[in-house]
Amino acid sequence: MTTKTQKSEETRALILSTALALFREQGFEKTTMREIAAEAGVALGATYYYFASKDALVLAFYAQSQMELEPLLAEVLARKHKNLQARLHALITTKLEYFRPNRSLLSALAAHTNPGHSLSPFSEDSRAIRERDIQSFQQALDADKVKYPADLAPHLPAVLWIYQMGIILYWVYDQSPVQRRTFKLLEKSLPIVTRLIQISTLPLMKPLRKLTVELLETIYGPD
Amino acid sequence: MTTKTQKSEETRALILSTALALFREQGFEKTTMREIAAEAGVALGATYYYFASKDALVLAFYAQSQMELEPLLAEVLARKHKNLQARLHALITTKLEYFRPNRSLLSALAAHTNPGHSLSPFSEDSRAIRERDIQSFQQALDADKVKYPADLAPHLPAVLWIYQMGIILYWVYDQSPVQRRTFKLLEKSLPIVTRLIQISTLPLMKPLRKLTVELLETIYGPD
DNA sequence: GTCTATATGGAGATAGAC
DNA sequence: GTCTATCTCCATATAGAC
Repeated sequence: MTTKTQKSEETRALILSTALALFREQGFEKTTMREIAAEAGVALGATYYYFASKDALVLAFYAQSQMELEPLLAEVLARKHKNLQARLHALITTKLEYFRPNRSLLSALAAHTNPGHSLSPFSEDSRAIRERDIQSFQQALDADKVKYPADLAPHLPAVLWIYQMGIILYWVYDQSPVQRRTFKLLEKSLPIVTRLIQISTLPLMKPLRKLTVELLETIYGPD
Repeated sequence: MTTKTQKSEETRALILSTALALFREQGFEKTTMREIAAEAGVALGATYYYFASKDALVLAFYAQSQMELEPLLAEVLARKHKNLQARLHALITTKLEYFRPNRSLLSALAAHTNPGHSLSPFSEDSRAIRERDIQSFQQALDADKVKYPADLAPHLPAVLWIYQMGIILYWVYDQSPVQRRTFKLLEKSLPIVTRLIQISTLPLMKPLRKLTVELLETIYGPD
């Protein structure tokens, strides 16, 4: 790494951290690229030299968060947990705790459902992050002695990830004090999710499970 | 209605129809307020006099659509259908058919998850439209001789509405030819939805249903 | 390769004409 | 009340300095 590259790396980091600080203080929408540049002491163009757009700053934050979160989540999963429900609870609350200071910034991410928009959690640009995130659910499932039905099992990590995204979406816009409602929602919904997974193994549920697997293959499979 | 008010009404209608035509031709994002004004032969300010923002044009479209759709949906529901699944299928496909010419415009609506954003299907601004829309699901349920569990029944219209919103969201971004995937998704998911409602009446399912009702009350109930 | 100065074109706001 | 002309501020683009 030459001096030049290092200086560059520093400028980039400075711009990113300045931007994140401003986003935290004033929210994403209210913060302008001009402000970020001024606060970081560079010209507006410099900001665009390092980040192609305002959105790219959020994507950089998302990527950085995922990197920082992974060891945290691994550690949490390494602890003794009673069952899948407990592991999922730990996983999700750890994530919410981590994102709390930047909750408003997350709304810039959660706000986009369009898979064609780079900030969407379903976009091509965020694919790598998404796949790593889904892996953490794979781990939570793997820690179980229980065997899940062979047809359903491969889809479960993605299904749980979607469930998590729903919780995060609710949390982002939750106006109740310290987002109490979200945690209530989590307490109420998590048992349902794990219970549904449990009963999906019952012979009685075979037809419904088959339909569900077909549905999942329609969504995730090739055209 | 004075001449003045009538002239005003005409200008408003002209601006709205011009905007919708341009949105259809070029998409929402690519169309500028300046273009709309020029095409309609008025000054930019006139557009803002009638519509507070570009988003307001979409909201007006949404409101107009709901008004036009209601008699269509009532007619469709009045037909003989085998069961709930058939009625829901008719309801949703009718809606998709109606919106097809403006599919890209719908993405401007579906794109917002933020309940604080007026264009969000969950916003205060779209509440009236949403409530009328939910009513159509109430009707689809009421046409059934079957009795749904008393604790779950009051929530079913809103639940089905959310399901519909998921389908529409998928449809809006569906890149497959004539949105084939969405219809496949509908065929696969509708039986699951109705089957789940069916089995929710089983005594075996009582605990799970109770959890679900509590969850729904957390979401829709007061703080 | 890094970065500055300056330009472009758009959303929305507003003073005031009629 | 309706509408025009004009203004402000912003995201993003780019020519070219170093």
